[in-house]
Order: sequence, then C-alpha cells, then structure tokens
Amino acid sequence: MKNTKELIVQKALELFNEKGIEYGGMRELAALLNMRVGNITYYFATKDDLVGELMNRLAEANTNTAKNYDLASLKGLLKMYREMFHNQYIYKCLFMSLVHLFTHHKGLVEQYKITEKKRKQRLADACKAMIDNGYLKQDADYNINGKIIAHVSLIARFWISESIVSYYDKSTEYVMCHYLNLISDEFLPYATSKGKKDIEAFLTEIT
Amino acid sequence: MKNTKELIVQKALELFNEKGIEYGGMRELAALLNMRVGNITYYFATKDDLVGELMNRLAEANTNTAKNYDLASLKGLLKMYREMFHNQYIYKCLFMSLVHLFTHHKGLVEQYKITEKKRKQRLADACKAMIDNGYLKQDADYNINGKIIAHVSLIARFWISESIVSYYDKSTEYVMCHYLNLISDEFLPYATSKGKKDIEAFLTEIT
DNA sequence: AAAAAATTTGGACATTGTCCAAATTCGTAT
DNA sequence: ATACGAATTTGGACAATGTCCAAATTTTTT
Repeated sequence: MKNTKELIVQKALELFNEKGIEYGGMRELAALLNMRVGNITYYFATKDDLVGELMNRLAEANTNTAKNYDLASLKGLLKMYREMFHNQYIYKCLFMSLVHLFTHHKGLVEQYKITEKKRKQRLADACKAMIDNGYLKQDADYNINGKIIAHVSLIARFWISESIVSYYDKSTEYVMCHYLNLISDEFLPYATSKGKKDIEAFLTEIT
Repeated sequence: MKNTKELIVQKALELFNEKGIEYGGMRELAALLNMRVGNITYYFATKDDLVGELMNRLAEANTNTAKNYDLASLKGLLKMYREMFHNQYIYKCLFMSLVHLFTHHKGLVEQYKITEKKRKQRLADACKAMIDNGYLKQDADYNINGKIIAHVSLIARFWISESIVSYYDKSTEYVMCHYLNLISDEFLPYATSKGKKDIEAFLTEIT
C-alpha cells in the first residue's frame, strides 16, 4: 500500500513550519522526500492544494477539540483554548502566512468564513451559558459577548504571529502560557467570584 | 532636478498596498513608472532595500506622531493611537507581511526591536503618568502596565491583518473605529471615573 | 501473462528577484 | 559653447520559483 501522499503532507508541514510556506520550495520538498517535483504535483496539482490539505487537517483537529470540552464553564472553555493553541502550533506555518493565504487562496476564504462564524457562535453561546451558570456577571451596560469575542478572536488568530515577531527567543511553553494568560485577562473583568476561581485554577494548572 | 527615487517609493507603496509586497513585482512596478527594472535597482539594489525605505518612513511618521500628543491623559494617548493607526494604514503593506519581513529581513529585526522597546517604554511611562494623574486606578493586585501593554501591542500590530481577514468588506473608517474601541476596552477596567470620561469623550469623537 | 490503471520521471515553460556591461543623459569646468 | 566625467538608464543575462505534460515505469486487475 502506497502512502506517498501522507509522506508528502508530513514533510511539507515540517518544511513549511520551519521556513514558511512561501520560502519552502517544491524542489526542496521533493529532495527531502527523494522524489521528483512532478511526483508531488501528481498528488497536489498546485502548492495551494497542498496548503489547502493542511488547512483542512487543522480545521478537523479544532472541530474535534471543540467537542471534548465543557464550554459552559470558564475552566472548560480555557482548557479548550489551550488544546486549540497546541493544534495551531502544529500547523503554525498557516498562521505565519494568514494574510497571504486569505488574499491569494480564493477557495479557502469561503471555507474559513464558515469556520470563523462557527467559532464566534460557539464562543457567543459559551458566554451566554457562562452567564446563566454564574461564571460571568450580568451587565446591562456593555455588550459583553461582542467585546470578549472581538478580543479573544484577535489573540487566538495572531498569537503565533506576534510570538514570532516578539518572543522568538522564548520557549513554546512560555509563549503559549503568556497568550493563554491574555485570553484569561479578557474574561477577568466580567467574571464573578466563581468565574475568577475557575480562571485562577486554570492559570495555576498551566504553569 | 531628478526625483526618480521618490517616484519609485511612492508607486511601490501604491502597488504593494494593493497587491501585497510579495505579489507586486519589480517588473510590474517598473512598467507603472515607465522605466526598466534595472533602473529601480540603481536606487534600491534589492526589493528588501525598497521595503526598508518604507519601514524607515513609517518609523519616522510614528516618531513624529508620538511627539504631538499629551501622553499623560487617556484622551491624549488614545488620540495618539488614532493617528498612528492612520500612519500604519498608509503603509499597510508592511503589516500585511509583518511575519515575513521579520523572518527574512535580517537587518530590520534589530531596528524593529529598538522601536518596539521604545514604544513599550512609552506606553509604560504613559500608564504610570495616568495613574499619577488619576486616570487609571492604583491596583496592587495586578500588574496593570504589563497587561495593558501586552494587549494593546497585539492590537496595534495586528489590527490591519485581522481587518483584511475578517473585515475586508468594511470601510477603513469603520475598521479603525472598531479597533480603537478595542484599545479603549483594554483601559476601561482600570480607568477611574475621570479616565472613563476621557474614554467616552474620545469614542464619541471618533464616531 | 497480458492489459489497464496508477505512479513516477525528466524536462519544458513563464515568471520572479538580482546583476552588470554598455549606452545615454546630465552637470560642470574650461 | 564644448568637452569631459559622473550620474542615470537600458537591455539582456542568470538562477530559482511554481506549474505543466508526454513518456517511462511500476503496480494492480483481468
């Protein structure tokens, strides 16, 4: 049984994570695999298709992750983010080139829009559930959901980019912990005492 | 008097902002300027040098902007961010490729580290001054400065990236307003009533 | 064992950023 | 005004990129 396709995907992920998608060449990838370039294009007609495969796998990993946590509690939600951060790091090359992928990967824009909508909806639902369950304060003055979603989405999508720019000399563990702290911060001002306990418990758990 | 160099920089900025630095070619740029590629390389030996010129100009614009506002008040600080956002938008191509520039533009890493340090220091000083002046609460429990700096830095550097990914159909004004709101949010939990008034005044001013 | 299908090869193509010797234009001193 | 030297512009070459394809090879099916 041939598993050339799988070998290509794995080596591509290694190469792209190390050098960036745009700077890891098809010929270099082929050389690492002891094959000719045309052989890769047999499985993936274009480099974009190869990248698309990586995006699909990340999306699948994140979908699974979302299922495994209790999103009606702050601790559960934060734990989910921790696992999603790990997923994202495995496919970090995608986040190193997020803007490029969006502006030049026509097909994926539609796909990602759906994913993004789902994710925001999931977070919105979680916020509501956490208010009902007494983790977050009810507050008529502010659109809590909207604010939290906006802040958390930005962190979740660009923490890898910023870590490359600003924390390139720090360990992966340190960096993840830093940004999980930032996400926790976003909930803190709106957390009840019960919610604050959840956050503290989570933060001590990850350090 | 020849100003070929200036013409090149201006057209390059136009082209790169529209198509992205990596997708705006030297030949395309030359064609727009009715000149030959080699003529561009006479003034900028490499494409990186041309990009470096753009980075220098942005840095200079931001340095000037920082000088023109009273950073000891919340309103002054937020107004400074508004102007910096405009500066960044003028050079938006740089933010579309921030990660790439960092990983492949050796010389600029050192330069940006200095700029980043300055900016964080400026924000730290501003926070201290705003505490002294009664805009921000004194709070022994939290490292206010550190938190605010971390959150605001992330927004300030990646709002353009996210806007391309998520708000590509919205107007520039709308997007800027949105992210200035997010920055304001970061100060809100730590603001005194005096500080809150400043924030509200700023937010009504920009809408 | 033969035929068909799947896979792999090797090289072509247009495009990219970079580079350089020759041609041209420009400013200045005579 | 003219001639010289410096600054600028040209046109083409180079290696590297992603893409593409007909032919050769291997694997599977009949």
